[in-house]
Amino acid sequence: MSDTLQLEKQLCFRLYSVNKAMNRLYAPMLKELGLTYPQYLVMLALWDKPKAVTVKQLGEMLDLDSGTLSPLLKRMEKQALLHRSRSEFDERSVQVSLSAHGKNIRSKAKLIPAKMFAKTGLPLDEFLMLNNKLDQLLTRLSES
Amino acid sequence: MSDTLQLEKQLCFRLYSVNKAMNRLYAPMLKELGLTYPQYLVMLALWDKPKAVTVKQLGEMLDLDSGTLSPLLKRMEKQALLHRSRSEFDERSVQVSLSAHGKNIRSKAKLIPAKMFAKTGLPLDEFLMLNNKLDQLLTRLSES
DNA sequence: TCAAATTAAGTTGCGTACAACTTAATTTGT
DNA sequence: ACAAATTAAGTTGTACGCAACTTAATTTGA
Repeated sequence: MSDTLQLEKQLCFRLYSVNKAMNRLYAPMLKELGLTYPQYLVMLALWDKPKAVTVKQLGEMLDLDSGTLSPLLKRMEKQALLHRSRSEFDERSVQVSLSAHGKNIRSKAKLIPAKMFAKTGLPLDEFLMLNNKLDQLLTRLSES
Repeated sequence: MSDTLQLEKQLCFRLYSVNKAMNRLYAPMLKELGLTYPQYLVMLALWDKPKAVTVKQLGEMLDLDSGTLSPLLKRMEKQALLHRSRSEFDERSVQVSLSAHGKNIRSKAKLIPAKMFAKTGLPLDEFLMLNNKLDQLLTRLSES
């Protein structure tokens, strides 16, 4: 009767699918900037801060560990999106800062959120509501 | 003032984060069954069907292409979770069917959705509402 | 003070995702 | 009937995520 294992019913499959669909819509827009989605997240984090940020801080902001970030940042440095340098104060940590190119593409990136909002087809209040619900859910899941 | 590029505001970052958080909660439970999350999705699809399913059909159900599915199914066959065989009627297509082991672990898997629902900490009506909203969003995004 | 513990970043290995491509089988349109 | 188009899987190459591990620097505590 009520089979709990049905694919269509599962919240996490919805999240998985929506996440992939989002990614597919972002990909062509980001490609124009020479970015993947995780690289875009790094750029968002850097654009948001006036100063350089450590790899550890980036990891906290994006919830990614060094196993993901180290090669990702290395690729981004090779594309001249950012610089990396050992901290003078603590030789263990690495400072990540925007390159000129990295700063320049910000203006193009500013157009992206509005385009994506339009593609969701959601009225603003529903968009905000959904955002809030997901934020609550994230908090609960992180506590588990 | 209202910077549209702020990480915290973006719906897609929420989806990205929640999706990862979900995955982390699933991982230890699925590890007991010897499954990854995408492998679990394949098993859900197979458990749901009385007969064998083609790779193409699996791809439609899970929204994955053969570039992802072929190696994934090959790994699952090696773990004796399922069988693969060329269709007699159309030699291009491959039939995927459950092995005895694949059928057996279903009973253990049945406990997972309830555990995950508990971990969301959401009341049932909110859980269903969120599920619906994401389903709507998926439809809109797929149309774009 | 100085060995032990902790911390930050990086490396290795595995499993997705997906674009772009190849191969083989089937369908098609004349 | 049969060449051209289409279709289903699979392969190759790139980029995440993350577990487990290594290395080097800093902190700690007896």
